[in-house]
Amino acid sequence: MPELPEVETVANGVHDRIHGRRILGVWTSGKPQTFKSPETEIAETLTGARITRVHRVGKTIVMDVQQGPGSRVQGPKPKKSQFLIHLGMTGRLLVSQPEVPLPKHTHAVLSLDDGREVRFVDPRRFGRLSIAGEDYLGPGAEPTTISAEEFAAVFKGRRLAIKAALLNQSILHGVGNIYADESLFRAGIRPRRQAGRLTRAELGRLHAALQQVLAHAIRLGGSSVSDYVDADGIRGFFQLEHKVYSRAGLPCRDCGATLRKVIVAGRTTVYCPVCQH
DNA sequence: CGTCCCACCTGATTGC
DNA sequence: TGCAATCAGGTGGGAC
Repeated sequence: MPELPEVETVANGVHDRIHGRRILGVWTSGKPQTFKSPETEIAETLTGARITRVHRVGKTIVMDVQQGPGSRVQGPKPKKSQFLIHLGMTGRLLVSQPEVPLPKHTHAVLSLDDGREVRFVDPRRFGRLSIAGEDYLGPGAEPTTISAEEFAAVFKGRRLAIKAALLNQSILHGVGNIYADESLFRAGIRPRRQAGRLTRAELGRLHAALQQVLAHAIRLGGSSVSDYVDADGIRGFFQLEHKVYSRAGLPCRDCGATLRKVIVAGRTTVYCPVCQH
């Protein structure tokens, strides 16, 4: 569930539920690859800290915390840190009452001062948890706010396929397989076209299409916040009308032609041979 | 450096 | 019904 709109929805939903709370205790699973920072550092940084904000940078959820009285990390002035949560393919960040049984594949639990728990659950373990000392900005540009001029500039001279460029987080951060395919369809551009050879007009269409599809998806995701945080998953999000994603072999919703499936950048890619050039 | 490819995991679905 | 093969919304490290 982890592209920009889903991550933003999760981050906003979790922020609304837990900002201002203090973390009393931290448990971690010990599965080494889940933790990019040592588990001891995560526990020491978070235990006793207050959660000031939860937001999104690219596909990463960023939890701002501030150590104060009662935290293990003490200093002359309150120390700010960030807990970074990358959901990978199957990661979920849940806010639960402690009596709700721990789901299988739970890798971290933060116990809050109101009794609730923040739980990180990730069956496939592609997700990653870490601590950042300073403001984490991540690689790549933010697609929801980038200007058309900057957007065109980041693809200049790039010889890789435009689909691969959209997926590359060090160019733009937050775009994944669904929104790459959906924005290319809406812009009428084939996924294998070389990024650096797109015309300025095509890049203008892609910029507009990507920002529209992300904004649309964020709106839909936002409407299902209470469902997925309390229960299990993001039910309702898939109501988004995908034009091509997961529709290979089906008729194009715009022209009726059979949608084609190819592999680009190692990922399943679907496009309309008539609408996209 | 830019680009490509595959390993990293579990679980749901498809196909024989 | 059972079991193996295939596929999945992501990334980072090594090869070229």
